[in-house]
Parts: sequence; structure tokens; C-alpha cells
Amino acid sequence: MGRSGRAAQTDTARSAYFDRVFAIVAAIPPGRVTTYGTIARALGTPRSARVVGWALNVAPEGAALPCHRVVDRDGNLSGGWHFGHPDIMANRLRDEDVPFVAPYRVDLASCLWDPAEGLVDALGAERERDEQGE
DNA sequence: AGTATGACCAACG
DNA sequence: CCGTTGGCCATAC
Repeated sequence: MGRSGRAAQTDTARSAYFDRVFAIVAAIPPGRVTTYGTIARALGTPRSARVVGWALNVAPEGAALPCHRVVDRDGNLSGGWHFGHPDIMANRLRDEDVPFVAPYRVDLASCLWDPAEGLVDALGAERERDEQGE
């Protein structure tokens, strides 16, 4: 099979870290947003917020990842230009009824979604049972 | 194997 | 309040 040569390594390997980033982004519910730092924290690497942004940078166009639901710590559409124009990203979020506090800034207080919470729901109450033990 | 980068974050002035 | 600086971590060349 003619793999795409040098692209095969980066396109297929894609370090598990990036893969986990994509998994979390794909799990962001409509109408909600999360931040790069929050995703990084959910992965156990709170200092790797920049790497999370990089993951989206190399995210394949074919992947239906709602990368428009990822904003920076202040709710600003820092990656807006990646969609061609920040307005495109903003329109997508508005289409999901995401509240804005500024033309290119969402209201995190209302729509911030913590991946950890979503994962807790996915993993089941097993973790909750552990916390009850405390 | 080392250097440069980046859709970040926090600290400073 | 706003611009600037540094650190951070994983990837790309």
C-alpha cells in the first residue's frame, strides 16, 4: 500500500496525546465550549495548553471535530483565523446558541464545558463511588 | 540530536 | 487596563 511516504509517520502515528485531544474535542456537546487549558488539564498535563492548540492545528480537515468549540482561557476565539475568518467560528457558535459577551468572545460562565465532567459521565459512577469512600 | 515553533497561560510593569 | 515577557510541553524540520 502506498502510504503517503513521510506523511505516513505523522499522519498515522499522531502520538496518542493528539489522539486524546481529538477525542475530547469530539465529545464537546453542542452549545458548549471548552478551553485549551481545560483540555490539557483533563489529559493530566495542565501545562500543555499550547500543545492542545497544536493538535487542532494538525487536525485533519476530514475529521468532523467541533474545533470551533475550543476557545482560550478568556473565552476569546483565538483560533478564529484558522477557519478563514473569526466570524466563521463565531457564527458556528451562535448557531448553537452559545452566548457571547463580545463579538469574538463567548460567555464561559454560561457555556464552559469541563471534559472531566463529561468523562465522568462516560466512565460511569465508578469514580463517584471512590470519592464517597473519602 | 538540537533548534524552532505554536489555535496558550500566567506573571509583570 | 493593556502590552510585553517568560515558561511550558509536545511536535516539526
